[in-house]
Amino acid sequence: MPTSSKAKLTLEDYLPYRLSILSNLVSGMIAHAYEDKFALSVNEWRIMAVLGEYPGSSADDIVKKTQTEKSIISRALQRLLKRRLVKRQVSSTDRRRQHLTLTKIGSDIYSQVVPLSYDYEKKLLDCFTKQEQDSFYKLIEKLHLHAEKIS
Amino acid sequence: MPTSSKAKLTLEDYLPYRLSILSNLVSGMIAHAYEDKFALSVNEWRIMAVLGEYPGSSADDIVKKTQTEKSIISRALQRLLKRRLVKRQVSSTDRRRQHLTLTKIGSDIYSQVVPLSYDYEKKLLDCFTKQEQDSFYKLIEKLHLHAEKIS
DNA sequence: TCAATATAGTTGCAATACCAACCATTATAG
DNA sequence: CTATAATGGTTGGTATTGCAACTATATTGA
Repeated sequence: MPTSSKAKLTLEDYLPYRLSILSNLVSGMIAHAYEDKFALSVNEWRIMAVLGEYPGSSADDIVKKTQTEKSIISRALQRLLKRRLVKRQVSSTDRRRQHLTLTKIGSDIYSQVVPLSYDYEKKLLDCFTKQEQDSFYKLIEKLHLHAEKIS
Repeated sequence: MPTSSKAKLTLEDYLPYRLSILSNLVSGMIAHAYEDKFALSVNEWRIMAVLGEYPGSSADDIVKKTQTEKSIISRALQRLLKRRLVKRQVSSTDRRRQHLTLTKIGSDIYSQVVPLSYDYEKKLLDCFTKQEQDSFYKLIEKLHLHAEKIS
Protein backbone atom coordinates (compact mmCIF):
# COMPACT_ATOMS: atom_id res chain seq x y z
CA MET A 1 0.00 0.00 0.00
CA PRO A 2 1.55 3.34 -1.02
CA THR A 3 2.16 5.83 1.74
CA SER A 4 0.02 8.39 -0.04
CA SER A 5 -3.11 6.30 0.40
CA LYS A 6 -5.27 8.04 2.90
CA ALA A 7 -8.22 7.09 5.01
CA LYS A 8 -11.12 9.36 4.26
CA LEU A 9 -14.12 10.32 6.24
CA THR A 10 -17.48 10.58 4.56
CA LEU A 11 -19.12 13.37 6.44
CA GLU A 12 -22.60 12.54 5.19
CA ASP A 13 -22.41 9.08 6.67
CA TYR A 14 -20.78 9.99 9.93
CA LEU A 15 -23.18 9.43 12.78
CA PRO A 16 -22.40 12.42 15.01
CA TYR A 17 -22.60 14.67 11.98
CA ARG A 18 -25.88 13.21 10.76
CA LEU A 19 -27.43 13.56 14.17
CA SER A 20 -26.28 17.13 14.38
CA ILE A 21 -27.73 18.10 11.02
CA LEU A 22 -30.98 16.34 11.75
CA SER A 23 -31.27 17.87 15.19
CA ASN A 24 -30.60 21.38 13.91
CA LEU A 25 -33.17 20.97 11.20
CA VAL A 26 -35.83 19.52 13.46
CA SER A 27 -35.26 21.88 16.37
CA GLY A 28 -34.78 24.91 14.19
CA MET A 29 -38.16 24.62 12.57
CA ILE A 30 -40.21 24.57 15.74
CA ALA A 31 -37.90 27.04 17.50
CA HIS A 32 -38.49 29.50 14.71
CA ALA A 33 -42.21 29.16 15.24
CA TYR A 34 -42.30 30.14 18.89
CA GLU A 35 -39.56 32.72 18.47
CA ASP A 36 -41.72 34.47 15.92
CA LYS A 37 -44.98 34.10 17.78
CA PHE A 38 -43.91 34.60 21.38
CA ALA A 39 -40.36 35.97 21.21
CA LEU A 40 -39.07 32.98 23.13
CA SER A 41 -35.60 31.56 22.60
CA VAL A 42 -35.01 27.84 22.79
CA ASN A 43 -33.55 28.14 26.27
CA GLU A 44 -36.37 30.31 27.48
CA TRP A 45 -38.94 27.90 26.15
CA ARG A 46 -37.19 24.92 27.72
CA ILE A 47 -37.26 26.59 31.08
CA MET A 48 -40.96 27.21 30.70
CA ALA A 49 -41.48 23.63 29.59
CA VAL A 50 -39.81 22.34 32.75
CA LEU A 51 -41.81 24.70 34.92
CA GLY A 52 -45.02 23.68 33.21
CA GLU A 53 -44.29 20.12 34.07
CA TYR A 54 -42.64 20.67 37.45
CA PRO A 55 -43.78 23.93 39.01
CA GLY A 56 -41.58 25.07 41.86
CA SER A 57 -38.37 23.72 40.36
CA SER A 58 -35.16 25.56 41.18
CA ALA A 59 -32.74 26.92 38.60
CA ASP A 60 -30.48 24.02 39.38
CA ASP A 61 -33.27 21.51 38.80
CA ILE A 62 -33.71 23.08 35.39
CA VAL A 63 -30.00 22.87 34.72
CA LYS A 64 -30.10 19.15 35.39
CA LYS A 65 -33.30 18.50 33.48
CA THR A 66 -32.23 20.39 30.38
CA GLN A 67 -28.52 19.60 30.54
CA THR A 68 -27.78 23.25 29.91
CA GLU A 69 -25.00 25.45 31.32
CA LYS A 70 -26.10 27.12 34.50
CA SER A 71 -25.05 30.59 33.34
CA ILE A 72 -27.25 30.16 30.30
CA ILE A 73 -30.18 29.14 32.46
CA SER A 74 -29.50 31.99 34.84
CA ARG A 75 -29.63 34.61 32.13
CA ALA A 76 -32.56 33.12 30.25
CA LEU A 77 -34.36 33.09 33.57
CA GLN A 78 -33.58 36.76 34.09
CA ARG A 79 -35.28 37.56 30.81
CA LEU A 80 -38.34 35.51 31.74
CA LEU A 81 -38.51 37.20 35.14
CA LYS A 82 -38.24 40.63 33.57
CA ARG A 83 -41.05 39.76 31.17
CA ARG A 84 -43.02 38.39 34.11
CA LEU A 85 -43.57 35.02 32.51
CA VAL A 86 -41.96 33.38 35.53
CA LYS A 87 -41.90 34.32 39.20
CA ARG A 88 -39.60 33.17 41.96
CA GLN A 89 -39.70 32.75 45.68
CA VAL A 90 -36.80 32.03 47.97
CA SER A 91 -37.09 28.62 49.57
CA SER A 92 -37.99 28.71 53.23
CA THR A 93 -35.75 25.77 54.07
CA ASP A 94 -32.70 26.81 52.01
CA ARG A 95 -32.23 30.46 51.29
CA ARG A 96 -29.89 29.76 48.39
CA ARG A 97 -32.64 28.01 46.49
CA GLN A 98 -35.45 29.72 44.63
CA HIS A 99 -38.72 28.12 43.69
CA LEU A 100 -39.75 29.06 40.19
CA THR A 101 -43.25 29.01 38.74
CA LEU A 102 -44.99 30.27 35.66
CA THR A 103 -47.08 33.39 36.16
CA LYS A 104 -50.58 33.67 34.72
CA ILE A 105 -49.13 35.24 31.58
CA GLY A 106 -46.42 32.59 31.43
CA SER A 107 -49.04 29.87 31.81
CA ASP A 108 -51.11 31.34 29.03
CA ILE A 109 -48.20 31.33 26.66
CA TYR A 110 -47.21 27.86 27.81
CA SER A 111 -50.63 26.50 27.02
CA GLN A 112 -50.42 27.98 23.56
CA VAL A 113 -46.95 26.66 22.79
CA VAL A 114 -47.66 23.13 23.99
CA PRO A 115 -50.23 22.24 21.31
CA LEU A 116 -48.11 24.00 18.72
CA SER A 117 -45.19 21.79 19.68
CA TYR A 118 -47.21 18.63 19.70
CA ASP A 119 -48.74 19.36 16.34
CA TYR A 120 -45.31 19.87 14.95
CA GLU A 121 -44.03 16.67 16.49
CA LYS A 122 -46.97 14.76 15.12
CA LYS A 123 -46.38 16.18 11.67
CA LEU A 124 -42.77 15.10 11.89
CA LEU A 125 -43.59 11.57 13.00
CA ASP A 126 -46.07 11.29 10.16
CA CYS A 127 -43.39 9.75 8.04
CA PHE A 128 -43.03 6.78 10.39
CA THR A 129 -45.28 3.82 10.94
CA LYS A 130 -46.21 3.21 14.56
CA GLN A 131 -43.60 0.49 14.65
CA GLU A 132 -40.93 2.74 13.25
CA GLN A 133 -41.74 5.43 15.76
CA ASP A 134 -41.44 2.98 18.54
CA SER A 135 -38.25 1.60 17.18
CA PHE A 136 -36.74 5.04 16.66
CA TYR A 137 -37.40 6.11 20.22
CA LYS A 138 -35.94 2.90 21.55
CA LEU A 139 -32.80 3.24 19.48
CA ILE A 140 -32.34 6.84 20.52
CA GLU A 141 -32.72 5.85 24.12
CA LYS A 142 -30.29 2.99 23.77
CA LEU A 143 -27.67 5.13 22.08
CA HIS A 144 -28.11 7.86 24.62
CA LEU A 145 -27.54 5.55 27.55
CA HIS A 146 -24.54 4.00 25.88
CA ALA A 147 -23.01 7.36 25.00
CA GLU A 148 -23.36 8.48 28.58
CA LYS A 149 -21.71 5.32 29.76
CA ILE A 150 -18.63 5.65 27.56
CA SER A 151 -18.28 9.39 28.14
CA MET B 1 -63.62 19.68 31.59
CA PRO B 2 -62.56 22.46 33.96
CA THR B 3 -60.90 25.47 32.38
CA SER B 4 -57.85 24.99 34.57
CA SER B 5 -57.00 21.66 32.95
CA LYS B 6 -53.85 22.18 31.00
CA ALA B 7 -52.02 20.27 28.35
CA LYS B 8 -48.50 19.54 29.43
CA LEU B 9 -45.41 18.80 27.49
CA THR B 10 -43.06 16.11 28.67
CA LEU B 11 -39.71 17.46 27.65
CA GLU B 12 -37.94 14.12 28.04
CA ASP B 13 -40.24 12.52 25.52
CA TYR B 14 -40.34 15.34 23.04
CA LEU B 15 -38.58 14.34 19.86
CA PRO B 16 -36.80 17.57 18.90
CA TYR B 17 -35.54 17.86 22.45
CA ARG B 18 -34.35 14.27 22.63
CA LEU B 19 -32.52 14.61 19.36
CA SER B 20 -30.89 17.79 20.53
CA ILE B 21 -29.66 16.30 23.79
CA LEU B 22 -28.42 13.17 22.06
CA SER B 23 -26.70 15.13 19.33
CA ASN B 24 -24.97 17.44 21.80
CA LEU B 25 -23.77 14.50 23.83
CA VAL B 26 -22.54 12.50 20.87
CA SER B 27 -20.94 15.41 19.03
CA GLY B 28 -19.54 16.97 22.16
CA MET B 29 -17.54 13.92 23.11
CA ILE B 30 -15.63 13.58 19.86
CA ALA B 31 -15.37 17.34 19.39
CA HIS B 32 -13.71 17.59 22.75
CA ALA B 33 -11.16 15.03 21.65
CA TYR B 34 -9.91 16.86 18.58
CA GLU B 35 -10.23 20.23 20.23
CA ASP B 36 -7.85 19.06 22.90
CA LYS B 37 -5.46 17.25 20.58
CA PHE B 38 -5.41 19.53 17.56
CA ALA B 39 -7.08 22.76 18.68
CA LEU B 40 -9.77 22.32 16.05
CA SER B 41 -13.31 23.55 16.53
CA VAL B 42 -16.23 21.58 15.14
CA ASN B 43 -16.59 23.97 12.22
CA GLU B 44 -12.91 23.91 11.46
CA TRP B 45 -12.88 20.14 11.50
CA ARG B 46 -15.91 19.91 9.26
CA ILE B 47 -14.24 22.10 6.70
CA MET B 48 -11.19 19.88 6.76
CA ALA B 49 -13.39 16.82 6.46
CA VAL B 50 -15.02 18.20 3.34
CA LEU B 51 -11.66 19.15 1.86
CA GLY B 52 -10.27 15.71 2.65
CA GLU B 53 -13.10 14.19 0.71
CA TYR B 54 -13.43 16.83 -1.99
CA PRO B 55 -10.18 18.73 -2.48
CA GLY B 56 -10.59 21.95 -4.39
CA SER B 57 -14.04 22.72 -3.04
CA SER B 58 -15.01 26.35 -2.71
CA ALA B 59 -16.21 27.98 0.50
CA ASP B 60 -19.69 27.88 -0.91
CA ASP B 61 -19.46 24.19 -1.65
CA ILE B 62 -18.58 23.72 2.00
CA VAL B 63 -21.50 25.86 3.06
CA LYS B 64 -23.84 23.62 1.11
CA LYS B 65 -22.24 20.36 2.22
CA THR B 66 -22.18 21.22 5.88
CA GLN B 67 -25.38 23.27 6.02
CA THR B 68 -23.54 25.92 7.96
CA GLU B 69 -23.86 29.71 7.78
CA LYS B 70 -21.46 31.18 5.27
CA SER B 71 -20.06 33.71 7.72
CA ILE B 72 -19.18 30.88 10.08
CA ILE B 73 -17.45 29.00 7.30
CA SER B 74 -15.66 32.15 6.19
CA ARG B 75 -14.24 32.81 9.62
CA ALA B 76 -13.36 29.21 10.41
CA LEU B 77 -11.59 29.15 7.07
CA GLN B 78 -9.61 32.24 7.98
CA ARG B 79 -8.31 30.48 11.06
CA LEU B 80 -7.35 27.42 9.05
CA LEU B 81 -5.59 29.58 6.48
CA LYS B 82 -3.71 31.46 9.16
CA ARG B 83 -2.60 28.18 10.69
CA ARG B 84 -1.67 26.98 7.21
CA LEU B 85 -3.78 23.86 7.43
CA VAL B 86 -5.61 24.92 4.29
CA LYS B 87 -4.51 26.85 1.24
CA ARG B 88 -6.55 28.61 -1.40
CA GLN B 89 -6.22 29.56 -5.00
CA VAL B 90 -8.48 31.84 -6.97
CA SER B 91 -10.33 29.98 -9.67
CA SER B 92 -9.12 30.71 -13.17
CA THR B 93 -12.60 30.61 -14.63
CA ASP B 94 -14.37 32.62 -11.93
CA ARG B 95 -12.36 35.07 -9.91
CA ARG B 96 -14.95 35.19 -7.16
CA ARG B 97 -14.42 31.55 -6.40
CA GLN B 98 -11.50 30.10 -4.46
CA HIS B 99 -10.35 26.52 -4.64
CA LEU B 100 -9.46 25.20 -1.22
CA THR B 101 -7.18 22.31 -0.39
CA LEU B 102 -5.51 20.89 2.67
CA THR B 103 -1.82 21.67 3.00
CA LYS B 104 0.68 19.03 3.96
CA ILE B 105 0.25 19.93 7.62
CA GLY B 106 -3.51 19.96 7.19
CA SER B 107 -3.40 16.56 5.55
CA ASP B 108 -1.29 15.17 8.35
CA ILE B 109 -3.75 16.31 10.96
CA TYR B 110 -6.64 15.13 8.83
CA SER B 111 -5.22 11.64 8.62
CA GLN B 112 -4.86 11.57 12.37
CA VAL B 113 -8.37 12.80 13.11
CA VAL B 114 -10.08 10.42 10.68
CA PRO B 115 -9.22 7.18 12.52
CA LEU B 116 -9.90 8.89 15.81
CA SER B 117 -13.37 9.75 14.58
CA TYR B 118 -14.06 6.33 13.20
CA ASP B 119 -12.92 4.63 16.38
CA TYR B 120 -15.25 6.82 18.31
CA GLU B 121 -18.13 6.11 15.97
CA LYS B 122 -17.48 2.41 16.18
CA LYS B 123 -17.44 2.57 19.95
CA LEU B 124 -20.75 4.39 19.88
CA LEU B 125 -22.38 1.91 17.54
CA ASP B 126 -21.20 -0.91 19.73
CA CYS B 127 -24.48 -0.81 21.57
CA PHE B 128 -26.41 -1.70 18.42
CA THR B 129 -26.72 -4.97 16.57
CA LYS B 130 -25.96 -4.77 12.87
CA GLN B 131 -29.68 -4.74 12.24
CA GLU B 132 -30.28 -1.95 14.68
CA GLN B 133 -27.50 0.12 13.13
CA ASP B 134 -29.01 -0.31 9.76
CA SER B 135 -32.44 0.48 11.00
CA PHE B 136 -31.25 3.57 12.87
CA TYR B 137 -29.55 5.01 9.82
CA LYS B 138 -32.59 4.38 7.70
CA LEU B 139 -34.92 6.02 10.18
CA ILE B 140 -32.67 9.04 10.51
CA GLU B 141 -32.56 9.37 6.76
CA LYS B 142 -36.31 9.03 6.45
CA LEU B 143 -36.98 11.62 9.12
CA HIS B 144 -34.45 13.97 7.61
CA LEU B 145 -36.03 13.85 4.19
CA HIS B 146 -39.47 14.29 5.65
CA ALA B 147 -38.40 17.23 7.83
CA GLU B 148 -36.91 18.94 4.81
CA LYS B 149 -40.07 18.39 2.87
CA ILE B 150 -42.36 19.96 5.46
CA SER B 151 -40.02 22.84 6.21
C1' DT C 1 -24.04 46.65 -24.88
C1' DC C 2 -25.23 47.66 -20.65
C1' DA C 3 -28.50 47.90 -16.69
C1' DA C 4 -30.46 44.77 -13.50
C1' DT C 5 -29.77 40.53 -11.01
C1' DA C 6 -27.31 36.83 -9.09
C1' DT C 7 -23.40 34.71 -6.84
C1' DA C 8 -18.88 34.15 -3.91
C1' DG C 9 -17.06 35.69 -0.13
C1' DT C 10 -16.10 39.18 3.82
C1' DT C 11 -17.27 42.14 7.54
C1' DG C 12 -19.88 44.82 11.37
C1' DC C 13 -22.67 44.43 15.08
C1' DA C 14 -25.69 42.79 18.51
C1' DA C 15 -26.92 38.61 20.84
C1' DT C 16 -25.47 34.42 22.72
C1' DA C 17 -22.37 30.80 24.54
C1' DC C 18 -18.62 29.10 27.43
C1' DC C 19 -15.60 28.97 31.29
C1' DA C 20 -13.97 30.53 35.36
C1' DA C 21 -14.33 33.35 39.32
C1' DC C 22 -17.21 34.89 42.52
C1' DC C 23 -21.06 35.59 46.63
C1' DA C 24 -24.06 33.71 49.90
C1' DT C 25 -25.70 29.96 52.33
C1' DT C 26 -25.65 25.24 54.00
C1' DA C 27 -23.46 20.77 55.13
C1' DT C 28 -19.56 18.12 56.94
C1' DA C 29 -15.81 16.76 59.87
C1' DG C 30 -12.47 17.33 63.36
C1' DC D 1 -18.22 25.18 67.73
C1' DT D 2 -15.57 26.26 63.75
C1' DA D 3 -12.77 25.63 59.63
C1' DT D 4 -13.40 23.48 55.23
C1' DA D 5 -15.89 21.94 51.62
C1' DA D 6 -20.05 21.79 48.89
C1' DT D 7 -24.11 23.87 46.75
C1' DG D 8 -27.27 27.40 44.41
C1' DG D 9 -26.96 31.06 41.79
C1' DT D 10 -24.83 35.40 39.48
C1' DT D 11 -21.42 37.83 36.87
C1' DG D 12 -17.24 39.12 33.87
C1' DG D 13 -14.51 38.47 29.95
C1' DT D 14 -13.76 36.48 25.69
C1' DA D 15 -15.02 33.83 21.73
C1' DT D 16 -18.58 32.39 18.70
C1' DT D 17 -22.94 32.98 16.41
C1' DG D 18 -26.51 34.91 13.22
C1' DC D 19 -28.16 38.22 10.39
C1' DA D 20 -27.78 41.80 7.28
C1' DA D 21 -25.06 44.84 4.66
C1' DC D 22 -21.35 45.14 1.73
C1' DT D 23 -17.55 44.39 -2.21
C1' DA D 24 -16.30 42.27 -6.29
C1' DT D 25 -17.14 39.50 -10.10
C1' DA D 26 -20.40 37.00 -13.33
C1' DT D 27 -24.71 36.29 -15.68
C1' DT D 28 -28.95 37.58 -17.89
C1' DG D 29 -31.98 39.76 -20.93
C1' DA D 30 -33.83 43.86 -23.26
